[in-house]
Parts: sequence; structure tokens; C-alpha cells
Amino acid sequence: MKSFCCTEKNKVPIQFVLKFLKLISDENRLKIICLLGRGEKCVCDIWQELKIPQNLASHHLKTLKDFGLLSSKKEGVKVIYRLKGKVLQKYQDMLNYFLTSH
Amino acid sequence: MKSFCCTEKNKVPIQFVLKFLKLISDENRLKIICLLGRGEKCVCDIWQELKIPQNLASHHLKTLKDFGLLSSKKEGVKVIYRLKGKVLQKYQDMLNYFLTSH
DNA sequence: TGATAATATCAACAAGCGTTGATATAGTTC
DNA sequence: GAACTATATCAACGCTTGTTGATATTATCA
Repeated sequence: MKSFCCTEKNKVPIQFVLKFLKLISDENRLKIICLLGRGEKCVCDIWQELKIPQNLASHHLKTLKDFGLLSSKKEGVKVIYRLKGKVLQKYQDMLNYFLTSH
Repeated sequence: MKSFCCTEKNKVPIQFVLKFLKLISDENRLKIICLLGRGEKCVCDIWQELKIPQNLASHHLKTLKDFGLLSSKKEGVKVIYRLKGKVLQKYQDMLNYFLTSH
């Protein structure tokens, strides 16, 4: 066992994990992730289901997309957002690894 | 499969998960958890290893302990903090379950 | 082309929270 | 008891960030 370094664990920098944690520790964003885990949805579905203003949903969706957790496609007037399951899983694994003592 | 509810997943309220996420999404607190994953340590070890002021370490330790993630015992002048691995694991499972589409 | 629906952008406010400095408390040693 | 070490507490500051309101943009349909 090598010497412990709490800013990095086997090439996984803590900053990556922290960014991910801050991203999903917001109620609306976590709900969006949860919701899209069931399948892709357009913005109007999301803000109506979450009972939040349209612009707020749009704002959080952009944040999640910029991070790389969502993708979007345009269908007529609507924009459909989709959860990138693989990416989420990657960050989940990263976090779990970080929280586990080795 | 029942109808989806993003505020609760099979009796796991989103608020529990959010509290945990906000707790560990702070750099110093995550480092403390990481550090104590290696074994119990006194306060002075912690603030010196993390290179942060003593009172700041003390403050975060209290936050983590109040949440239930740490326990502490007094040994002379020193206070030894310990990570409650079982509790951490419980929250980790809760989070993983929440992030996974069912 | 005008009207409407869906989405995005932007400025500004408000509140939570991490940090700091100062100080208090408790235990140890001489 | 005095001095020193270890830890905790508390007020205050400042920054980040989620939220809101207003407005811009794009697409569809009559």
C-alpha cells in the first residue's frame, strides 16, 4: 500500500469528484437526473413534473449538459434531453472508489 | 413498475440523499472522510495534513460528527475522530440506488 | 405574415455556507 | 498555580450559487 494522498486516489483527482458532487447535490438537478433515468424528455415535461419555472429548468439542464451528463436533440419546437448513463456511471464509480478505504 | 416519483424512490426520500451530498461535496470534508478511511486520527493530525487552520478542521469535524458520519473519543488532551464506515456505506448505497434507473 | 408555443439567455437579488480571527475551555507538565 | 498544548466556540465577512423576472430566439400553424 502506497502512502496516502487525499487529493488524489490512484489517478482520480479529488476535483473531478467534487465537481460531480456539487452538480448533483442540488435538489432540482438530482430530480432531473432521476427523471431522465426513466427515459428522454422535453423541457416542458421536466419543468411541469418538477413544478419549477421553465427558465429554471432550462438553466439546470444547461448546467448538466455542459458537464457532460446530458445530451439533447431538437424535435420541432421541442428540445429532448437524454441522460448519458455511461457518463453517470463513470462518475458514480469514481465517487464510490474515492469513498472506499483501500 | 409503479409510477415514477423523483422525490422518493422505494422509501428513500431525496432529502436524505441531498443532505449527504451537500455534506461530502465540500473539499475539506471529503478529504477528512478520505483521511479517516485509513484509520482514526486526532484533530491536530488532520488540520496539519490538510494544511488548514485548526478551528476550520474542528468546525468541519463537528459537522461530520453531527451528521453521524464520525465518532470521537477523548485521549488526554487529544480528541480522536473515527469514520463510521457502516454509516458511510449506508448513505453510499442510498445514493447509488437513487442514481440508478429502476 | 401574425400569433402562439417552446426554449434559452441575462441581469440582479437573496441566502446559504465556508472561511477567518479572536477567544474560551480543558488537560498536561513543571 | 503558571505555562503550554489541544480543541471548541462564536461573530462577522465574503463568495458562491440557486432563483426570479424580463426578454430574446426559434419553430409551428392559421
